[in-house]
Amino acid sequence: MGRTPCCDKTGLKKGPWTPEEDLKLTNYIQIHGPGNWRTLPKKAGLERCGKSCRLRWANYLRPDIKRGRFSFEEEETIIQLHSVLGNKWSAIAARLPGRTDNEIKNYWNTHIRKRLLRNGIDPVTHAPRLDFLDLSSILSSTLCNQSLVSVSNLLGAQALLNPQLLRLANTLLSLKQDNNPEILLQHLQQNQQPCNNSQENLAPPPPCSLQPNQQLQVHPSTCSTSTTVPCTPMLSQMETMQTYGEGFFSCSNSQETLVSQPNYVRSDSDPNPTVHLVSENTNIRSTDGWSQDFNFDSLRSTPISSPTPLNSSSTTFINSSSSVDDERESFSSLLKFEIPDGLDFGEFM
DNA sequence: AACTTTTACAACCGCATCATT
DNA sequence: AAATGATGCGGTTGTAAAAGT
Repeated sequence: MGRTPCCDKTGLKKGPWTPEEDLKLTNYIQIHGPGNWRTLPKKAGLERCGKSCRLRWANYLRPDIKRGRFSFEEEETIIQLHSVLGNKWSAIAARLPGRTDNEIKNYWNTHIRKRLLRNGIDPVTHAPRLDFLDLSSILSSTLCNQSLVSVSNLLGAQALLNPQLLRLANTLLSLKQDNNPEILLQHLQQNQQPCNNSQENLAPPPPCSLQPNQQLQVHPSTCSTSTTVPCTPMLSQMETMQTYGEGFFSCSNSQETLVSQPNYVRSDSDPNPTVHLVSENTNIRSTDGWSQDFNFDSLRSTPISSPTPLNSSSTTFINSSSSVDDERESFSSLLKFEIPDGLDFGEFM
């Protein structure tokens, strides 16, 4: 409806707030409370529109705002909540005490989103996307320093749900052992090309013997308690899996861990961090016979330098890296999905 | 040291929703 | 019921600082 924006009024200041303005606004609100935002600026002696004042207070001056870096737990929470709520920043902020929707939105756009993309995860759907994987950097790291290749770098463990990707990983690892970068390059080109167009070009996700009525339990590896929340990426995986009927995956018991995203955690007890995938001996049955009784041990990486431990209670480890952001990159993509007995998937479908 | 590019984040803008008249 | 006003929300932009060349 033809309402004029409050900031259209001429003479009102815009842009960054000065310390004096902050002081005026803070003092006024501490004494009188915000009251009516439209009339507040005049009363407080500010040449700003009410909207600008409200935003400044809500996002910056409010005393209960927690400033500084997001903790790993907060980041985990954001990712999980985003997978459920989408871009409902205020809803996400409501579950993160001391954080504002604006702050979370900014953090998502500048850190988490990019990280998910680099890990081959669609930040919108949270589903694995091979076309998002930065295969060029994988390739260069592979060719430049083959001793540092890890499966998690190659594909991200979420790719383990895709037989084509697993086959590619297997091939790359064997080629790596053969020390033949040219063939490796050839394979990467062959395998990347069909995947760059769209998700439809990916091989059909494997069917899974998960029962249709199993519920998904998601718990971040860093948290001591499990949270049961519907998880979009996993659900989309499951939906597709069920489409293809039984046969590829066999999640044979209630404690099997399905790895749909890089699923490794750190330990500060190990001076030589390695990549260990959760549920190392998970058996995966394949209908096409390419990985009968697949064992994650075969994909374990070699130890690397620069240990940067994070989680002393964990039993598995990730690549550590020199930058904090890279550490978070690995860490934040942890999502461990357990499918306990008798849980109902149907309610999320 | 100077310049360019990238990153991070505060702030703005327009729209939606709800309340009030 | 319709018009208007207030507030909240999410997308986008502007810019300072940091990083890279």
